[in-house]
Amino acid sequence: MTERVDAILDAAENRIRRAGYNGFSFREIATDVGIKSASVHYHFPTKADLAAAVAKRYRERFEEAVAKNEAAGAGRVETWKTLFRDSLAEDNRMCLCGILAAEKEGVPEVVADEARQFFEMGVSSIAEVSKDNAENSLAYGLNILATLEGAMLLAQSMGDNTLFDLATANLK
Amino acid sequence: MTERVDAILDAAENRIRRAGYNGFSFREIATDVGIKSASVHYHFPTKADLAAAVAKRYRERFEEAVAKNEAAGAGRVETWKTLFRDSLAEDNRMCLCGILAAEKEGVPEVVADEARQFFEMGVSSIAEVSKDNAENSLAYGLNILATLEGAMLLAQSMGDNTLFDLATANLK
DNA sequence: AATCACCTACCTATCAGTTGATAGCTGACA
DNA sequence: TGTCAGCTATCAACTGATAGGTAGGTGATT
Repeated sequence: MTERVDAILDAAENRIRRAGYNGFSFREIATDVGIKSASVHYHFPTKADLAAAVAKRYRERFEEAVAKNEAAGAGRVETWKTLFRDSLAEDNRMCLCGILAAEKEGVPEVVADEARQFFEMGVSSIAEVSKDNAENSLAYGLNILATLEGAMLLAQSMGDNTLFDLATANLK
Repeated sequence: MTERVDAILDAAENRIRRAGYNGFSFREIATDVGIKSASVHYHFPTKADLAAAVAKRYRERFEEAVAKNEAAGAGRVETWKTLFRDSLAEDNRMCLCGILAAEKEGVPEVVADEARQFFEMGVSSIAEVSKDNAENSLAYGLNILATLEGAMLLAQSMGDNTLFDLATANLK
């Protein structure tokens, strides 16, 4: 039952992470999955519904992955860095929410809001491990996450994933 | 002669910085400028031509602005930070090339290449003021530019431009 | 056991609107 | 007379979305 839905979400996530919200169509997703575009509409009535579902799943999976890596003994910042680097190395894929945030005014509000929630989760996840006061912790979380997002952007654009490591080498 | 061309480039830059390459059309640009879409094609035969010209002008203007601010006595990093913050404050506008880089696989190669050139210019501009060896200077330039780009992304997505200042407060 | 209503998960066919792009015309100006 | 900078009109392709059909399954009623 959910397996087709997952396949649709997988295809949509892949396409969005490559070309953004306005860079994919229902017909492309349908072709990827092996069904017709009307069937994609059956599971996700509108394009906004589909993209929002993709972003929501992305955020939830990320939270789980952070918890899992940390349970394995990695520090919080190292965990975030590793997760981003892995997805970059795996298939040159940027952070989904980074792309959605970049083209913010061109995506439905419900989608931009999911991206916003991802960043809020990320900033507070990283800020949490700072022993400083509230404002300095916030600044710390923002600084780390901003650097990671920007490093993915630069590495992708300049076509060299090792630049991600160089750009983030001093983070701790 | 060039005044209409400039108006077209202005409109295209504004639209791309809000919704990306796939988030604008010739008809929208034409409406913004007050002409017909066929007239936009007269000046820029294809969409790729137009977007590449926008990105090229953006890079050149940025280089000039950096030189000008520095002549006025500001440090290199402070200059880059100020230029990005100003464009964010002015009209919630992200870095043009940050957006084009994010949706890289969805834009024509000639456009992605202009974005790449912007980042190469930026990284070496910032790396230049480092007194360290080649690799460390590169890492320094990458780190600063990545943080600035990511800070714009976060501030825009979270709807609060002061977050840009918080995220970049420790850069020097 | 057989009929019935209902559901899920697809399908075909089609819609109006938008897209980038082209051909060919017009008027202004040198 | 050309060239420039617009224009009208049109194109095929693609877009998100909808209507309506169908095959197969579930579960209750008869």
